[in-house]
Amino acid sequence: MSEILLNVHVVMFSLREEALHVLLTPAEGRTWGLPHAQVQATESLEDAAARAFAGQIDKRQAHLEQLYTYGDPERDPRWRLVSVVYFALVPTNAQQASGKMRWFRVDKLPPLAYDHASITAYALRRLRYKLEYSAVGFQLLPSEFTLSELQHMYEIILGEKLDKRNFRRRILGSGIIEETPHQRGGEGRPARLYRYRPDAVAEVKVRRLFP
Amino acid sequence: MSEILLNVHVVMFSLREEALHVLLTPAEGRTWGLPHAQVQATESLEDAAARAFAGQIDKRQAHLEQLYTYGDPERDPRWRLVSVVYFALVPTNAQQASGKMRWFRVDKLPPLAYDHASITAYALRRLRYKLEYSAVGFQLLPSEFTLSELQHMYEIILGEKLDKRNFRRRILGSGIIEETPHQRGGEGRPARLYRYRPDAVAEVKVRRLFP
DNA sequence: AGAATAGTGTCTCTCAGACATTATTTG
DNA sequence: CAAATAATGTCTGAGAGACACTATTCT
Repeated sequence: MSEILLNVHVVMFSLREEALHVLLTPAEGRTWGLPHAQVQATESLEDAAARAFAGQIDKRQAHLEQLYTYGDPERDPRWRLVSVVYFALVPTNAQQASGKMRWFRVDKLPPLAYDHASITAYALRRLRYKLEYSAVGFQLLPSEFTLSELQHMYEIILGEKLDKRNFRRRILGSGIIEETPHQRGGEGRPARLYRYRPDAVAEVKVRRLFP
Repeated sequence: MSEILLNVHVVMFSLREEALHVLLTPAEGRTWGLPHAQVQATESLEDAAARAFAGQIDKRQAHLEQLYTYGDPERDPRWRLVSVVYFALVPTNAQQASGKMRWFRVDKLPPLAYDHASITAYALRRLRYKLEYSAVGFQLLPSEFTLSELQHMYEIILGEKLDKRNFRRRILGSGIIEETPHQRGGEGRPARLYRYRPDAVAEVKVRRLFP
């Protein structure tokens, strides 16, 4: 299809300074946009997505997942552009190189180019939704974390306070995390560190809606 | 991207003769494949998807939803083919033209070309999953239906028997359907007809898994 | 009247949600 | 010993799941 341009775009999320952030790159004029790459004939879509943020984030630390493909003929005034959009989560402590890209709080985004604002909004909606019924959230945390950190992560993304005792009862009862022998010290009583168990059934059964 | 071919494929489901069926079209050799179309520079992806089954099914009767984009360089030995795959549901009584395409029971599929078997399997998994937490199932039924027909649809797709009283209690309690003044006669006591209420909150809250 | 299908109510048990105090460490 | 954070248990109410009989129509 000589007249159709095929790109990938990436909506990358990370927790920084107690808030959810998105990685953006400078775009036309004073606007910002999602990191992107043109798909090469010999690479997979996922490899293209990894190229979009190469030099900024180590791809081995990123959890990548396909989000949606945008292909409306009106979305870019210059070309017929079809974009496969990926959704990425990186842990708080992920290594980061310097460059033109910057992290922005999702509640304080700069003006975004083209349809990137609606794509970002959709990705955020999906992140919140997936957080509730899958175990993706752990991709935003370092490999060992305290229960308070885990609860905090949920609270930031879902935007609501959770009850500490109920939270612990449910998260431990689900078997999705396990204790490590380590503790994290600091001010106050040290907290036990836990780790995520990828082998645990992440396909937990959700209560059905209708039948 | 002159070397990349952009297609759409459609996995279309319908209930026929008490079983879930998929629409297939003859492919290379003795195999069958998913209906497809090449994306034109001026049409939307969804329009291209509708073209894929034009002449067979009236597109106004089909519920179309984007499923996933497949773009592995190895998936077609002849070209670098990227396919945006749509998922379609049509009601049992949808008009159907004649042509080369045929309906096959999902549990008795013929040999499928390329990666179409895994795409179909994924679409089926998604259909079962979505059926449990959204209202898509109604797209497989005519606009008015009895509670027995509705329950039957769920049983066929989920592959398990459901309790009649619990089913009615929950489905009516959810407010997702409403009575019509009509009845359907036949053998035995006539049944009241219901209709789907698209305005009812289909975004019903699912019980959270973790937090 | 018999066959076929539609329609209806109760009990139990699990689990979500609300809620406050004690334990351990550091400065 | 004061400040800070971690860790822990109980009660109540809602709803999922199991279960069997009556009602209406047709032939």
